[in-house]
Amino acid sequence: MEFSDRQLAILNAIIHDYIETAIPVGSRTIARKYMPDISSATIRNEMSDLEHMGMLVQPHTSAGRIPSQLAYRLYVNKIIKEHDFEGIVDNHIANDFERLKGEMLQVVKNAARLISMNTNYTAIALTPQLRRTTLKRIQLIPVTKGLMLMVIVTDAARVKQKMLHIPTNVSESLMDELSFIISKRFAGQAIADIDLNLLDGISDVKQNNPVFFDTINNYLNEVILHSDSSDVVLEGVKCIFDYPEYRDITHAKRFFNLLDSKELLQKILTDSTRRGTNVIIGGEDNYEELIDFSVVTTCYKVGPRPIGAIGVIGPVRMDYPKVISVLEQTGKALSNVMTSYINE
Amino acid sequence: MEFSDRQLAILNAIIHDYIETAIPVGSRTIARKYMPDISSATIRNEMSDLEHMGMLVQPHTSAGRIPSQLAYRLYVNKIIKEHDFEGIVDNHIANDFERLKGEMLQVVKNAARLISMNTNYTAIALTPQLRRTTLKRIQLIPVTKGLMLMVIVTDAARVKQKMLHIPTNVSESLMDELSFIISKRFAGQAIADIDLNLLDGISDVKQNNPVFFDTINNYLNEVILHSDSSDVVLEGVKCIFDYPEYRDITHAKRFFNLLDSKELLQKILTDSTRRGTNVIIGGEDNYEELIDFSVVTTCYKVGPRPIGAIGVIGPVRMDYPKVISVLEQTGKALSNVMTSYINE
DNA sequence: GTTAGCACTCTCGTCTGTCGAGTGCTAATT
DNA sequence: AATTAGCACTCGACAGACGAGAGTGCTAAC
Repeated sequence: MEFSDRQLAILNAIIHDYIETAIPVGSRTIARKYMPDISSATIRNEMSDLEHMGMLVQPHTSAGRIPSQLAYRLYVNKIIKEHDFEGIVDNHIANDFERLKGEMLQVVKNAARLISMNTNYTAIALTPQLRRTTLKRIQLIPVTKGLMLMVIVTDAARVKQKMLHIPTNVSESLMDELSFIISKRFAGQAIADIDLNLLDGISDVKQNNPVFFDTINNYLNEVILHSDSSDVVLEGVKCIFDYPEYRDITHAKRFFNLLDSKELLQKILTDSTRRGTNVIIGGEDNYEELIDFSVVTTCYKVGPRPIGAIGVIGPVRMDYPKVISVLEQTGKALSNVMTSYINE
Repeated sequence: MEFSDRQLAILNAIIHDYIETAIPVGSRTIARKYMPDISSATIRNEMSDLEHMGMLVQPHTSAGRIPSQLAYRLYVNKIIKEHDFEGIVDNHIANDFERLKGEMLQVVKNAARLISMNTNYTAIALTPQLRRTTLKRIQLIPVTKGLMLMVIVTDAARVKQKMLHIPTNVSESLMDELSFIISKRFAGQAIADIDLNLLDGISDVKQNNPVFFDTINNYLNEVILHSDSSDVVLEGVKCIFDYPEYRDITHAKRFFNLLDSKELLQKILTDSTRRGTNVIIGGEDNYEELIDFSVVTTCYKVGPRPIGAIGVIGPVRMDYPKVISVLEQTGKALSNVMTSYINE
């Protein structure tokens, strides 16, 4: 599909105006505000053409027009291609993270809060994914007769704790011993590569206490395979009320249903962890639930390795340039903090 | 203030009807649905009296009447006095908790979810408060050169972890040693009673490595004094949309502002931990922010000792009997689970 | 003390007409 | 051939009118 320069300029003006005002924009508005040297009639003709090309939509006859999903896509692709994200990372953002160093969950939550405050949309984030990190250390701690706590420390200083049932009696010293052996054998390796069976020949726990061994082994395998929907973080949920498209309660309700079942967000964020910056406009890519919403995501890394993702969810009429830039900045700041641990 | 039996019956009928329908109720409705043997005119006279006594409010002339805050208070007081909460705990609720044993945070979250599902209001909860529990064990785990993880295990099997900076170099064996000494010295004591200075004479860490010692000591004191607003759990936020009083976006917004700044909820829940079941109706007790909302809370315990609270927030027109009963039931089930650890 | 009856009030939904913004088309202009 | 002025037409938003319905308060009768 080919557009003349003027058509592109008009399309751009319409998108800008609609993102700003949420009111369908008419030919006279464009003529007055954006291109005073051509008449509204001309613009009218161009708009008619643009509508036939599928770039504009008319809510009803004799209303202005609004950009179609396709138009947003075109717009976003151009932004992503042209925008230079290599700029300096906002120090304000970076400093804020430094302060929280060590509490990875808190750092990610704070990143989400910052994103929400800076963009005025609802921020979403995926906490560092264990299976994408490398092991620092494992520690088993007895809690009661039938319970022990397993603490997994990873290179991104992300800590995961899990309470495990132990049907048999296990001495504290055995836990300490196993903690030490596992940590020593697998430290520095990817969590995904941990296989307790490799301990054969190093330790005889598996033979002497198979139930205990299996409990730990099973949980580790679980951690390796699955990410948890509780890994999804939300911030600034109430922002949605600032946008007139959700003034109607039924729309607001749909939004909260989306956020409530975190599976979808988890999937999108997990995808983005692999793929980097990604924009889903109004239910593209078979995300039917997302009709009337747009989601922008990007990943953050430890060194060269992506381990989690951050993003924004809001109306299709979203300030994409700003959102993309805030996300990229925050992603970099986050990555810096996470990476700094590796070198310690 | 004295009421005749008939006045009380009418008041009750009005409250019931309004809780159910959210429509101001008129004299004819009462006559038709609740007391067919007296005429609407009589009821009209009684309602007029009740209004003068401050129990009813008229939104505008020629509309029905709605119960006043005072009327709800009267109603709730009677429920609390009369209702027998000693009934059996719903097994469905109890079983669900058994399954999650060990993950205290998860158990509390699940309790909140259950409450929300059973009442169709937004549930709030306070996780077990460390300063109200007794110590089982403390474990220090080195993470990187400048960071260590402190894990506190308490009798309610609540686990708290905190990443701490250590400016000086501390060996792993020193951490182990101190973990062992602290755990041994203070196990079984209330967290609030822990005072590392009591270690004088037992260990010389304080003298040999004052910075390390202070870091730990400071954090422990912090834990003892303050509860964290992140200890507040929310579930079923979207329930609010089911109630017509929040159809207007500005009301919904107020609700989300309340939930967003968790300080208020934290205060209410902390109060309830001390005081047991508590009902705040439409901004009573100087909770001005809560105008147009009601909050019902109760506590849960380990043995005889209350350590946290659960509750519900919703419209003033709330189904108090149901909410109170669900909360009491869930509170008991929660207490049972928590208490079962003590005896292990 | 209770109730029937009536005048009155207020909300809500429907209908109507007007206004303004916007469109599409045609003919004139450049 | 492209642009523009002009005009008829469409539609939503808004305001005012109006009746229906629900409710009240008061009075007089039971």
